[in-house]
This record gives sequence, structure tokens and C-alpha cells, in this order.
Amino acid sequence: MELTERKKKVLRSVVDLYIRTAEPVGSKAITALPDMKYSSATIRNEMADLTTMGYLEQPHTSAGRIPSAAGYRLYVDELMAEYRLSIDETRSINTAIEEKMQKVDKLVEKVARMVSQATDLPAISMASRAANATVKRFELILAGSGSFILVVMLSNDEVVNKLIKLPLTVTDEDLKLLSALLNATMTELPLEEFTAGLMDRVMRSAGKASSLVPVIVEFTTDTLRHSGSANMVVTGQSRLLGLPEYRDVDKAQKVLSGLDEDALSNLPAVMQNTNGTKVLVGPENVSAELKDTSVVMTKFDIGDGMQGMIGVVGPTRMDYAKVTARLSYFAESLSKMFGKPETPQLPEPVAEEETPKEA
Amino acid sequence: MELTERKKKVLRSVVDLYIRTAEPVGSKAITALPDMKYSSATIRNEMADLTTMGYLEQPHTSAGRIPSAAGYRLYVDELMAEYRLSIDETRSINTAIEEKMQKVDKLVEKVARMVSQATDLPAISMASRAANATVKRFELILAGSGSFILVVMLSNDEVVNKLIKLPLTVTDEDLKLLSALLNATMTELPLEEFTAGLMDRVMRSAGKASSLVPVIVEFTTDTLRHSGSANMVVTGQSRLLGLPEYRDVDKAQKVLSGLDEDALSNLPAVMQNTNGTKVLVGPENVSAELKDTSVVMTKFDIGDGMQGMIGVVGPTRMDYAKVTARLSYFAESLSKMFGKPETPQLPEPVAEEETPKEA
DNA sequence: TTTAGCACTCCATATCCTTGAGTGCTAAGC
DNA sequence: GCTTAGCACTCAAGGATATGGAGTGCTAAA
Repeated sequence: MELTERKKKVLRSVVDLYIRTAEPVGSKAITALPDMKYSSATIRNEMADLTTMGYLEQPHTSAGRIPSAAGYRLYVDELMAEYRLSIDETRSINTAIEEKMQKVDKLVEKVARMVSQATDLPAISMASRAANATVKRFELILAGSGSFILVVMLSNDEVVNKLIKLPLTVTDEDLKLLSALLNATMTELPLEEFTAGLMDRVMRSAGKASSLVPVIVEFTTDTLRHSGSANMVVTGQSRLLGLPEYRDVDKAQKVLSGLDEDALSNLPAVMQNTNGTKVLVGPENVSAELKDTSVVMTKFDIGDGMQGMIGVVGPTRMDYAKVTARLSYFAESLSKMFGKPETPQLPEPVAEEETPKEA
Repeated sequence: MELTERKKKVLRSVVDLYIRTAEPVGSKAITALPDMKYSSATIRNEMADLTTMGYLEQPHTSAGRIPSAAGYRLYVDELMAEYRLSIDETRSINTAIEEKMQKVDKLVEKVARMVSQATDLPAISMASRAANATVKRFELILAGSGSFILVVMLSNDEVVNKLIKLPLTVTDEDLKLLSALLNATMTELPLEEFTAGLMDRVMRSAGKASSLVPVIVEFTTDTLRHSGSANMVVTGQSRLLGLPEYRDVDKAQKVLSGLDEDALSNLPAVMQNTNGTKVLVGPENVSAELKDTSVVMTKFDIGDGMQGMIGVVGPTRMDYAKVTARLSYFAESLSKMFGKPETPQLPEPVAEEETPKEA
């Protein structure tokens, strides 16, 4: 059967209405739309066709139609009108970002909160470090007799540290020597080369401080191993319960448990080869628990070779146009903010942080 | 009216039963209990008394009784039988801790997940840094021309760092000088002394690197300001929905939104002067959203002057005995693990807290 | 002081009915 | 040919009514 222009128009109307009302859409409701010049009977025929073509579904004989997954897919890909953010919306997103981004180290969490608030849906936010990092530099800082701080700088400019306490006394001198040794032997190495053999060699050269080596090596390999893994936050789950489709507690629980589990761990894989915004409709989704929901995700650039992803989870009938618009705008603003450190037009040192407010 | 032993026994039975069934408890159900030697009429009289005394409530005339907040309070404080953890339970908690604790920096999150799983309720986990910290030491590490890493060591042995990129070239020499200056002038100072005047003086002495000072100072004050603030994670919200009292979506939403908001920010204050485990029943609770739920919280020691708190949120009829037992055991195990400096394979003398030992 | 008995209350559940929105189909109109 | 008015039919949602049963309070007897 041919998917005529009129059929598309009807389909779009059905989806639009269903997104607004969450109720099955009848032929009469379509007729009432401003630029629908046909009678309800004609619409009924078109809707019957769309149903046999698989774009619409009927909960029961005497109900209106609701879009099927395929219907949403078509809608998202071709039919939906682009949503233009109002100036108000862009402004409120911008000020939100400015206000909240004082402390960058909570980036992931903050972004999740903001996105959740902006869309009134649960939001996912994650940042993944660049994979396959190597160590660029070790620093050992004395912190008192018997304890020191290990600082490991990675090739992706990430820095991790750890306070290590040992039952032996170390001097500043010991640490200087040891860090020189570490920097000479264990930098620029991929994870695979951190073998027992390497550790042995280093320990043998380390002399007095050799007992520190295992702790350091363990922490380092651990860091390298987990570099590249994602750091994910989900917030705003309770917003789901405000939606009519989740008045059914069982449904709600299924979805929520799909959200706070590590069930989302393959999201990064799904987004691997995508640029920009991706919409996963219902069954296309990452996990079984989410098969009755949709996920809209988009990437952004955090700089330093790191990537961020933000997304929201909602019912399949969510307002894709609005959500994708807001999400993209978020991603764009964040990319602008973090992606390019090389745009210092302020004499003010531009770190990842902003505006010293001390007068 | 006198609260006789028999009344207490009845009250305990009512609470026990209600915890199990989530249904109002009638006089007959009490009679059916193994060591109840009285008839239902007698029990009825006792229950009527307990109702007028405010320990029980009646949803409607012809229903059984449910405990009031005061009833739960009494139950928790005096009546409940101590729950003894089985060997299985202690073992599974221990292995969970061992497995998951590889990476300490995700402590808070991991703990929340484990506790939530162990109790089948939403869990809260937080770690608060010691308040009123001062800076013990600054370190500046070159990370490439135009960028360096600022490491700030606090008096509570916490270490924070930040990668700073600047549009000017800094040499290793510059950084050495600057860090000496910082360590000479800005360590051991409480937050209040970080004034504009101080910054001016430092900048004037800093010479070539003076433009770095504002960024450093800002980051430092920010760190000090947020030191003492808590780092909180809530997980397992969806577990609530499995409970009969939250089949009502509106109730569920209220509670959930009370959980993922910052509504919990005054929990630390509530726990301030408590040691061990605290039970907040219903209206005693931290926020209005949680007034129909109970919170069980307990502290543990992370070492380095930092404190952790774990807790769960559940319906007022939750199994207090079981929950508090598991929570305490968790807290104890974690204290053992972190409370003392990290001494590889040295058995340590630990914790003087009371020990629910395995049977 | 305890208990058996009884009348009473009120919720929960099931059943039945009505209502109305929506459909598919047919036949007439353009 | 396409479109539309009309009609019979279906089915879920909501309201009203009846019924069963769990539980109570009270009284009087043991």
C-alpha cells in the first residue's frame, strides 16, 4: 500500500495528539484539527489503512488509535515538526548552566539534574574518559611520617590521587627518588605492560622504598583499567510517576528498576557510532525493562579527549521534538563551554571554571 | 492508664504482625499467636485501651488496628526483639563488601547500592568531610606548557586537585616559586582569612606568575567552603514500589520526590549528636515528604577524620529489627575496613562498638 | 477478671446497567 | 474514481446496588 501524503499527515496528527493527551485518538478529534478538510469517515478509512500498515494500533475495537513503535519511528525520522526553542528557553538553560557549573567536578551529576528539570523527565548523564590512557607522570607528596599522597597524571590530563598510609617511615628524599624511578620506568606504558615482571624490576631498583611499589602499582593499574569506563548518574526518576502511563505501579517499577540498575551500561555502546542526537523508540531500546519507553540521547564534548552524554527517558509518546531540541541545545552549550579550552579572550585565566566572584 | 506487661505484649504482637502483613490486625489474629493465652474479647479490651492511649489506630470502625507513630516509637525503643543475623547474612554482607570495595573513591555510591540490596529498600549513603579544614600544603605540577595541576592537601588529609589551563606559558621554575609562596602564606589559614587583601599581597609577591593566583585562590576557598559538606547518594528507589503501601502512585511519588531532591540535606544535622543507629519514625522525620515513612540511619568511620552515614528509607511498618541489625553490621564492617590506616595485611585492633555476633 | 455471645458497622467485592466514544461498512453524492 | 452521511455494533469506563465477612463494642455470665 502506498504511504500517501495524506496518510502521513493523518499519522502526524495522531502522534501529535497522542503526545499531548495520552489518550487514544479518534477520527473525530483529527477532523477537529485546523487544517483537516476531510470528514471523519475519510479519516477513519485512512486510519484503518495506517493500522494495517503497522503504523497505528488499536487498544480495543471501539477505541481510538495510538501510534505503534513503527509509527513513532516514522514520526521521529520524517514527520515531526522541528521545535524551535523560545528565547526564554535558551536563556533559562544558559543561566542554569552558568549558575550550576561553578564546581566542575560534579559535572555529571549537575548536568543530570539540569536536564531532568528542563525536560521534566528522568535524565541520564555520563562522562567517559578517553580509553587506553597511559600514565604521563607520577608525583609523590609527603603527608606526614608514614603517609604520602600518590598523584597520577594520565595522558588524557585526568588526575587521580590517593592518600596512602604505611606502617613505615618515609622521608621526602625517599619519595623523590622513588618518583624519579617511577617516572623513568612506568610512564607512557599501556595497561598491558604492567606485568609482574615490570613490578619486580622496579622493586629491585627501588631500594629502601621498595615496599611502597606494590601499593602504587596496584592503584595505577586499577586507575588505568577503569579509565575509559563511564561515570553515570540518573536523576529525576520520580518525575515518571507524574505521567498517566505510569499510574500502573507495576509498569512504573519495571521502568524504574531498569533505570537504577546497571542495566544502562550498554548505552555507550549504542551511541558509539552516532553523532548528534539519537532516539531509541520502545523495543529498539537498550534493555528489556525499557521496551515500553523511549530514550533520547545526545553527545557532547567535554574536552581533554573526554566525551559526555546526556539523555532522558520517557514514555514512547514523549514530545520528541521538544525534548530533542532542548537536549541538543544543552549539548551544544556544554560543548561550547568545555570543548574548546583554546578560546581565551578574557585576560582572566580561563580554566574549566568561571568568574572569580571575590570582589 | 497503666501500660501493663500484657499491654506491651499485645502491642508488640500487633506491630510484629502488621510489619509482616501490612494489613490492619484484628483481635482474632492476635489470639492465634502461639503464646497468647487469652480470648479475643480480652485482647479486644486491651487493644481498645492501647488505642485510647495513643499507641494504636483504627482506620475505620470495623477494621483491625494499626500502630500509630507513638506505637512504633515504643516498639523500636523497648519492645522489639533483637534480630540476630544469620551466618549467611553476615557472610553475604562481607563478601559483598570485599568484592565491591576495590575502588574506594566510589565508596558512597557502592555502599548505597549494597545496603539497598541487603535491605530491599531505598538506601542513602553519604560521606562528609571534616568541617573547618585548612590547607596543609599546595603543590603545583606542570602538565604541559600552558597547563598545570593544582593539588591542595587539606588538614583532614583529603586531597583535591584541578587541572588548570591558561593562555600563558609557565615553566617548572615559575611553579616551584609560586608553590613555595603559597605554602608560606596561605597554609593553616581558616576560610575566613582568605580575603581580598590576602590575595593582593600574595599576587604582589608572585611576580611573573601572579595571574595564576586568583584561580588558585578561588579554587581553594571553594574547596574549603565545601569541605564539611556531604556527598550523598540515593539508590534503589524503585524498591519502594514493590511494597503494598506504595501501590498508591501519588504517595509513591511524594516519597520518591522527597528522596531525589536535596530534601535530605538536613539529615546530617539530625544525626549530629547521635552515635550508633537512629530510627526516625514517621512524623519525626526530616522532611514533610517523608512523614509517612521511617528512616533508619547509622554512622561509620571512614578514617582521616571523615565520617560516613548509611541508612534506608521505608514504610513506617518496616522490619526495624532486621533493618537495624543489617545496617549496624554494615557500618561495623565498613568501620573496620576504613577506620584505621591502610596497613596491608596487618590485622588491626578495631572498633569498640557493640557487636551483633553471628549465632 | 475473663470470656462467650450478639448486634452493629463498614469496607471490599461482585454484579449489573447505562453511557458514550469510536469503529466498520454501505450507499449515496460529487 | 474519491468522499461523506448514516447506521448498527462494540466495548471500556463509571455509577449504583447488593452481599459477605471481618472486626468491633458491650453485656452478662462464669
